Amino acid sequence: MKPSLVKGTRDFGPDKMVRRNYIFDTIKAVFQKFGFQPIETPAMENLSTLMGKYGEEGDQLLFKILNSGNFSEKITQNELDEGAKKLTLKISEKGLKYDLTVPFARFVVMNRNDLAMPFKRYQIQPVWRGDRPQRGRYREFYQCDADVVGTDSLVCEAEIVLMIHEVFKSLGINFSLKINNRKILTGLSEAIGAAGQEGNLAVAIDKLDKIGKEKVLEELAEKGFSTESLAKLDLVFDISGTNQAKFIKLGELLQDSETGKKGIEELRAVWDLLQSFGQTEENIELDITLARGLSYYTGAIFEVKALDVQMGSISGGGRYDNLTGTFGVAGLSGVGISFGVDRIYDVLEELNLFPENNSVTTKLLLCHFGEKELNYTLPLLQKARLAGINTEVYPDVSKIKKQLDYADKKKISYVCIIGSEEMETGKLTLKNMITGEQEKLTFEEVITKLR
RNA sequence: GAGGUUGUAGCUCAGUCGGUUAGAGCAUCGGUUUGUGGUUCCGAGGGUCGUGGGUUCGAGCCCCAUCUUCCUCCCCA
Repeated sequence: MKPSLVKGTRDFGPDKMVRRNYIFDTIKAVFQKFGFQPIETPAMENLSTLMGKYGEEGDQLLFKILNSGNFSEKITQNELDEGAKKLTLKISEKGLKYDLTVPFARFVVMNRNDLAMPFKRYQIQPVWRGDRPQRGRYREFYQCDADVVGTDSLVCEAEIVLMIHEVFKSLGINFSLKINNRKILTGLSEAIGAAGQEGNLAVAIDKLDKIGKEKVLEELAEKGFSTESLAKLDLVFDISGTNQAKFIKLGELLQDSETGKKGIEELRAVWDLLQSFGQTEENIELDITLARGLSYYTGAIFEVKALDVQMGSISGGGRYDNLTGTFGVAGLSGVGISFGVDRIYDVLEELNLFPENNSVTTKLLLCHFGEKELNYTLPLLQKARLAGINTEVYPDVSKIKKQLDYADKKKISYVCIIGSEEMETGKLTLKNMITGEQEKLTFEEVITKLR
């Protein structure tokens, strides 16, 4: 049988894991510094928890798990004839989680009496989507989420901006952070005389930088927007200049929309808070064309793109006012951010930004010439480990060439060679595998040198 | 879900117009005066040419199906 991987999934060897852990550790350290606490939720959720939260397409992309046992036992011919959609619900009641936010909402509802509110949690776990794989898109990938629920304070929005800065600065990635507010998009649809159409407006407007102004207007015309609306929208696209200048122009355009004004007010407050934090706004841009697909956002929305490289967004998030509502608890507002580790990995690799030091390896290998010498190394092995040195012994009796090959391949920086002469004198041969230099030392001297 | 693309040794890839026994480099393993890798030299093993059908005297090469890879659209991290 020929082994193979499931479509859209990957193995990670030791060298890749060192790099992935570097990203995880960096993000985790920032989350913890800002007071977020870790949780985990199961890989599987009930389909009733997941279905209907991600739109119709999301339901399709969900991986569904076949019921255990004889799942077909109670299926009637009639039900078979009804087609896949209805049949699925009869033979599958669980699915792999699609993101971390919905399971988190479920978690909050189920544990709300025990949580310190506002609750700040972070969560680093794989999620699964039955999407067609391509560059920067996988069927199994990790998300690193941090969310605050139980407060609508805009301090949380500002802190998310600070965390984004700290994470990408630590990783050495040049980025651009785009911020918008769903209320502004709602106000916009009102201002151009297309109230209630913000859904279509958002989807089309989101593609502005990709397909250009003309195509966006074309798409909206097809969706039934009037020529008059589109003419007004055209003016909005021309808003440019500094963030402050955009605020002023936007204020004029949306002066008749209460929701729109509220959105501007919120964003201005975030900007003021950032100033109080001493955060410069050089990487931050107010982008009124930023929409983001997920329908549950109601306030601020964020998206981060890496500069210098062609890649989708590497981070995104926003505020949602009523996420827990579908689970029976209304009035819990939350705001969060998600870092896409797999894409960040691809960016770091493409730009050669991974640090050299791969510290997770053996520092010292004990080599020997036979059974007797192997036994002689065992107490030394323990001593070295007690001294905190990552040490291993070559477990087979074999030629010294083979043992050195092993050390070389594993990038072990020192080997200690032990033969009959070394055993007699107690002076061991320590070889530096990088320079090739050798010296005769007692084992205590070896430990002092390597510690 | 729509369109395109890819598949030959563990890896990267040659393979002419359809013609005899499918090659190379790297990697692996063994040897190179019995204790020195990264860096000598010599040799060996390793392939149902993604899979299943078809055309042909003959298929790695042509046709069909299917899976897989990568890409565009859609959507997203």
